[in-house]
Amino acid sequence: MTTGLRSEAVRRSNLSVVLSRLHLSGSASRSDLVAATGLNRSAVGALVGDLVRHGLAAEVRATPDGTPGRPSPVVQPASGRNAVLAIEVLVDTLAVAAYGLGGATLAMRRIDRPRMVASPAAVVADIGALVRDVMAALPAHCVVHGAGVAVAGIVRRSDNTVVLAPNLGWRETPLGALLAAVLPTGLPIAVANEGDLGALAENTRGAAAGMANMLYVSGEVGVGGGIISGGRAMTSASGFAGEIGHIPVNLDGSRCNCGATGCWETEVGEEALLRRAGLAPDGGRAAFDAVCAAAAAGEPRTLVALEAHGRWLGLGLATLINVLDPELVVMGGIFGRLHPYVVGAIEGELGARVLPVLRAAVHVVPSRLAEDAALVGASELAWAGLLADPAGVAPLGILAGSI
Amino acid sequence: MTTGLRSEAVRRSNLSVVLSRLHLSGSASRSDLVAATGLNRSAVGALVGDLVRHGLAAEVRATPDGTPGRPSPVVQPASGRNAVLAIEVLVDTLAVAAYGLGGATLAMRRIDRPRMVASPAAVVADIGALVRDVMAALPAHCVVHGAGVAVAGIVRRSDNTVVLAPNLGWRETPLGALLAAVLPTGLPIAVANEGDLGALAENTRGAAAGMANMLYVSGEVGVGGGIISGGRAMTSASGFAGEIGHIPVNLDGSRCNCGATGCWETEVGEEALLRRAGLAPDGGRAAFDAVCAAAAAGEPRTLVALEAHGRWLGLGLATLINVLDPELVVMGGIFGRLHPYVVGAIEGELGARVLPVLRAAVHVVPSRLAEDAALVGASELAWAGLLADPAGVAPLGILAGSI
DNA sequence: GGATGTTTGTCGTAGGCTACAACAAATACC
DNA sequence: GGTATTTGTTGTAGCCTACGACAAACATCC
Repeated sequence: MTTGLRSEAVRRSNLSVVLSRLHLSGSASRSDLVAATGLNRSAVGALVGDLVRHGLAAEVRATPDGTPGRPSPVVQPASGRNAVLAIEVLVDTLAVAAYGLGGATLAMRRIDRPRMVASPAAVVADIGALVRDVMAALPAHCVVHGAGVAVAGIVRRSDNTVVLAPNLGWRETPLGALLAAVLPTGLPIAVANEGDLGALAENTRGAAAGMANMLYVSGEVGVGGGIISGGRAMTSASGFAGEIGHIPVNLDGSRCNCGATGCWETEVGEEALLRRAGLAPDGGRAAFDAVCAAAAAGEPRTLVALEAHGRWLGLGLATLINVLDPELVVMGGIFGRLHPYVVGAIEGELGARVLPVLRAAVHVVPSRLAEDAALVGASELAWAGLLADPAGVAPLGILAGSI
Repeated sequence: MTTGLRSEAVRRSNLSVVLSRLHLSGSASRSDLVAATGLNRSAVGALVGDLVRHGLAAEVRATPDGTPGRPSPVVQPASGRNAVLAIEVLVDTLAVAAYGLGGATLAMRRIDRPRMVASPAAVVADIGALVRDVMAALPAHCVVHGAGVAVAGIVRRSDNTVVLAPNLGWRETPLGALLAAVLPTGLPIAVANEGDLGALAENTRGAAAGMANMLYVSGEVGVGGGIISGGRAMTSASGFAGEIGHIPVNLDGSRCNCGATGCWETEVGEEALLRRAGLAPDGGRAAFDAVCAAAAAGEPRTLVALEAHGRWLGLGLATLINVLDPELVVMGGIFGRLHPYVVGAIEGELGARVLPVLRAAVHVVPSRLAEDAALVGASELAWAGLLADPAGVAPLGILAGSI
C-alpha cells in the first residue's frame, strides 16, 4: 500500500487523460486538447510528442477551415498500429475480434456453437483458431496490447477464473490461464462477465456514452447485467456484482437453475418468453427469432405474451432503479430486440413501482451496440492498462507478426 | 472540465493521504507514515510540517519503547483545535454534535420530538438553539470547518435540498439554505440522506471500517440504507440511490406511502413489526421498546412475529446482495436492535435465495455506532472537503468564538 | 500581393515536488 | 563510554508544468 504520489504521477495521469480522450472521442487538434485538459500549450505539446514517440498517436496537418491563426495539427489515435483482442464466450456463440486504438474494428471472426455443455479445452481450441485468423488479418507492425474476454458466467477477476457458468457447465475454470496457451506469449489477459462488459461498452461507445450512472440489462440464455455508478464500473471485491438475474421477484414462481425459487430469470429469461408465446421453451435462438417476427407482424397472441413479459421485466427494473437510481437503462441481448414490444408495459410498471423522483430521471432504451456489446466491452477492458499508463505498458506490447 | 494535473496536485494528494490517515486511524509516528505512503522521509517531513503549520496536526515526543534507533515523533490529528458540526433531522429526534479531527466527540445535544409533521422553520429554529449550545461547549480557538446534515428523506446534494421527506411532511425544502441562517456565516454545509450517511459512518468508524463493499440497512420510521462500492459511497448524479425501502417484494402486499404496493418498507418497517407483534401500529418508539423487551424475555408470540419479520428482511436483503455483492451487511436503527432475534431467519432466506458464491462471502451484523451512525456520517461528510485538500480549504475555517 | 491581426507551436527559464545521499541526532545494547 | 541502529534534516538533482518571448501559419483587408 504505497498511497503517496511522486512527481511522475502527474505525467502518467496527463498522458492517460490525453490518450483516453483520443481513444474515446477520436481525433482532436492540439488546441482542443489544451482546452479539454486545462494544461498549457507547451505541456500538451510535450505530452503529444511522448504519445507519438510511443507510436500511440499521429499528428497530421489540419485542413484549413477558414479560421484565422496558425492551424493546430490534428492528433489521431494510431489505430492500425495498436490493437487489442476481444474474445467472447457465450452459450450460443464464440467470437474473436481485434479493435484498434480509437475503437475501429480491425477484424472479427464469429462461430456459432451448439447450445450444450462444452469442455473448456474444446472452447479454448476453437478460440485459438479464431485468434490466429484475426491476428493474420492485422496490419504488419501492429502492436497487440492485451486481450479482454467476455464470458457468460460469474468471474473472479483477480485470477481470471470462471467461478460458475451454469449454461456452459463450467465451475472454477481458469479460463485466463487456459487462453494464455493459445494467445501470444506474455499478452496481458483480463476475463470478465459478459453483462459487466456490455455495460462498459454501452457506457463508452453505446447508448449511454459518457453517462455516470447507468444500468445495462442483458438477456441471453440467462439474464445478466452491469452497473456503472459514479462513472465507474461497479465490481465488488470478489469480482461479482450485477447478478441481477437472480433477484427474487415471484414468491409463487418456478424453480431456477440456481436452486432458488422465483428468480427474475425464471420470469424474463428466454425460456419463459417462449413458453408465454406458446412455443417450445427449448426452441433456442430460432424460436426467439420466430417470436420477434410474429411481434413485428402484429400477431395478437405474441403481443399479449410480450405485454406480460414486459410487466415482469418492469417489476425487476423497478427494484433495480429504486436501489441504483440510474440515468438510463440500456436493454441488451434479446431484451434489446424485444424493446419496442415491451417498453410500454415496462414503463407502466415503473410508473407504479418506482419513486416518482427517481422515475422522472430515468429512461429505458435498447442497446446501440446489439450483439457486439460484449466484444466492445472486452476490448475496452483490454485497453484499460494502456490507457491508465501509456508510457509504462507500451513496451510490453506484442507485435502482430511475431506469433 | 480541466482534467489535466499540475505539479501541485501531487502535494495536495499527499497532504490528503497523510491527513486522512491521521483522521481515520489516529496518531502515527512519522516513520509509520513513511511506510504507509511509500514516500521518502524528507517528503513526509515536509508534509507533516505543512499540516502542523496549518494547525491540523501536532507532533509530540515518542515515549521510548525499547527499540533501538532515534525515536520517531508521533503525529496526532489536532482534535481540539479543529471540529465539524454534525446535524441530524429524523422523525423522532433532532441532534447536533461537534466532532474533532480524528473522530472524538467534543459535544452533543439531542432533543426528542413528537412524531408529527413539523415546519422546516420550526425544526431549523430548534437546531439553531442546539448549535449555539454545542458551539459554546467547544474549546476556545477551535476552528469549525463545516457542517454535515443527515435527514430522513431524499436529498438533492447539488443544492442541499430535501426533495421528499414523507415522514416529516417536507417537499422541495432547501434545508441547506435555511440552516445557513442559524450556522456561522460562510460555513460550508452539506446535506445528505440519513441512510447514506449511516453507511459512510459504519464504513469509516463502525462495523465495516475500511471495507470496500458494504451495505447499510437502517430501520427508522421508514426503511433506508446506503451502499459503499469500490471504497466509495454510491450516490447517483441526482444524489439519490439506496432507496431500498421501496423495492417491490410482495405482489400481494399492502399499499405504501409512496403510492406503490408491496414495498419492502410495508413488510419490514416499524408499523409492520408492531402489527405482527400484536401491538397498535402507531405505538411509536415506546411500542418498539416493548417488542424488544418481550423478545429479550423470550415471549413466544413476539419471537414468532420476529421470525416472520426476519424472513421478510431476508427476502429484501437477498435481492440487494445478488445485485451488489457486499462483503458485509450492517443493520442499523431498529434493525440493529432486532438483529439477535431476526438474524436466524435472515440467514435462512439468504441461504435459499442468494447465489452460493455470493452467499459465502457475506455476513450480516448489527451496527456498531447504533443511534450515532447518522451523526458520525454527517461529520465525515463535513470533513470531506478539508481531507481532500488540507492546504486549500483550511483558511476558510471559522473560529468557534466568533459567533 | 503585401501589411496586419490572430492563433498556435517552440524554446528557454522559473517554480513546485519528491528522491537521494550525506550528516547529525537520539535511542538500545554491550 | 563505545557501537550499532533508526530516523530527522539539509542540500542537490531530476521530473513536470507554467509562463513569456518568439516564430510560424493562417485569414482579411487594402
